[in-house]
Amino acid sequence: MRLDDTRSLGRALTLLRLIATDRGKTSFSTLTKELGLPTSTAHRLAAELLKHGLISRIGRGKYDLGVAAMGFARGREYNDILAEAARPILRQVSKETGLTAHLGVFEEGMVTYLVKSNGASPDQAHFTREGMQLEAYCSGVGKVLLASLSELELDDYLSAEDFVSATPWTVTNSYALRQELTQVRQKGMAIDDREIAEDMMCIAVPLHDGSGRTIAALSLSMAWSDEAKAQIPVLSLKLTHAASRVGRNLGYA
Amino acid sequence: MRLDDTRSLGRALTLLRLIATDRGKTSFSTLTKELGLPTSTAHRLAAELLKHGLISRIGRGKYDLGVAAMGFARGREYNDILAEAARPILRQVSKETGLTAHLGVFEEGMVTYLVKSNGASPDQAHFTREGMQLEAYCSGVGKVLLASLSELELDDYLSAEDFVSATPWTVTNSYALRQELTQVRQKGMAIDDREIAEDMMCIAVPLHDGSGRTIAALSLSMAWSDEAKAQIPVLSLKLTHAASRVGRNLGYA
DNA sequence: TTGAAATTCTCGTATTGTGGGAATATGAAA
DNA sequence: TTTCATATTCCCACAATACGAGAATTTCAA
Repeated sequence: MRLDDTRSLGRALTLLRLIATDRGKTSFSTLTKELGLPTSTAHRLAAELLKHGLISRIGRGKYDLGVAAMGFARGREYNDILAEAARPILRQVSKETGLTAHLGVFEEGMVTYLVKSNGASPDQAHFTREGMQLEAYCSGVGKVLLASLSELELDDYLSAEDFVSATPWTVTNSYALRQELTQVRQKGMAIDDREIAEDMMCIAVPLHDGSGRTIAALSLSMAWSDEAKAQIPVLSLKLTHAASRVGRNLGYA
Repeated sequence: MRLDDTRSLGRALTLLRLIATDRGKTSFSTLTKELGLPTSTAHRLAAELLKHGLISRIGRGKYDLGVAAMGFARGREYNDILAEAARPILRQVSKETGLTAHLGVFEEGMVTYLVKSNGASPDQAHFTREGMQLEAYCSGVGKVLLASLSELELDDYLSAEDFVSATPWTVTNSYALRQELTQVRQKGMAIDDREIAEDMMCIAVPLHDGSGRTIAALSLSMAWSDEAKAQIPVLSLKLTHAASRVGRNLGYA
């Protein structure tokens, strides 16, 4: 895209973000000064945002989010948007690989699965459902999400959690888990090797937002076998690629 | 404002509204055809909206609201925006007239007062508080809001309500109330003449959105007296003016 | 593989957004 | 009330920017 093909629009949207984030604490003139927007330009753009209800005046030199913006969001969840943006891509990956794909987010110490796209074989991850919550420590998605927590958050999680074994391979030792999460962070992916079910494995990668924060994780589940293990490099590449496509669907460069 | 000073921005925001309203049901190409937007222009604008997270791709030729837009709205209420946009103007009116000003909305058969701006004398409407809910049938604000209901909604309200008298002047007869609401609709204002407290009166006017729907009502309360009654024309003019200023703060032409 | 639809690209053009500066309006404080 | 600092609007010449037809390319389902 030619860089300055959308200058006025781009500047207006940046202004909108600033106003919406600031919540009317900072004066308009200060905000625009930070942006380096000339006064008359800033007012012209603000007038249009106002006209469309995206911002509202809450006092002299003060703006806040507008009623139209509130109305747009009414009755919808952040998670639904995320799920719908990811769904077509997961579908494609699961079709292409024949494996079952998931997208999950971290909520109150558990993994919530937002999207499940079934692969060819019906016995892969048969126990998961969209909307379901599962323990984080024993799944690929969970480990990717745990790996994105701050030290503080992770301490909280580890001390609150009661680790039970799903299989002989489940990691229930908090020290070992910490070690593994370090690995996950380094490699940018996690593997669940029979930790949740004796005959299953999965790989998972993070979905980053524009600033690099992990906002969700994608995974591919398959029956455990030596051949499957051999596929890990190529599958993880595919999955990483899928994650970046989801990111693109959400507008993250 | 020169009309085409914000063409690209204006068109992009219209597109955003369409997408957010449609919720991904209609394809992008159909949407833009309706708008009369040329393909390449539409894609250019959409790309920028996407980049800022205001829309997200949920499939081939399908867009929905974006995660940034959801984030903006997070943790805030429509009513709060309305209240903050109205507050400075109510403050000014109450200062100018010395009377107490209110802004209220209709919620589940009751009036919710979102803003109260005290006048000079402390005994006006001393019983109201921000956030308080009161019966609709006996206040000026309530009557304005009732007058904006459809026949059907009004039938519901009247049959569900149990009318009790606050004062000898309270209208508790459903037929008489209907009559009065017709008057309110015609005059574009309502008067509460000692119907809620024996020594008080108030006048109220509607706040319209861009399409003429009543979204709230503004009122001025005062001690009952013949002189006060004489002030009604001038006060109602002031109040109407205030309402239109609030509307302007919200972006309604 | 094919085909229809979506998406991106290219580029010459004039429309449209720009922004400095002046003029005016606004609101708080004195 | 008057004062004053700020916010807001207005003006307008200029060229940067957005435009959009059309072609090229990609995507996806059948």
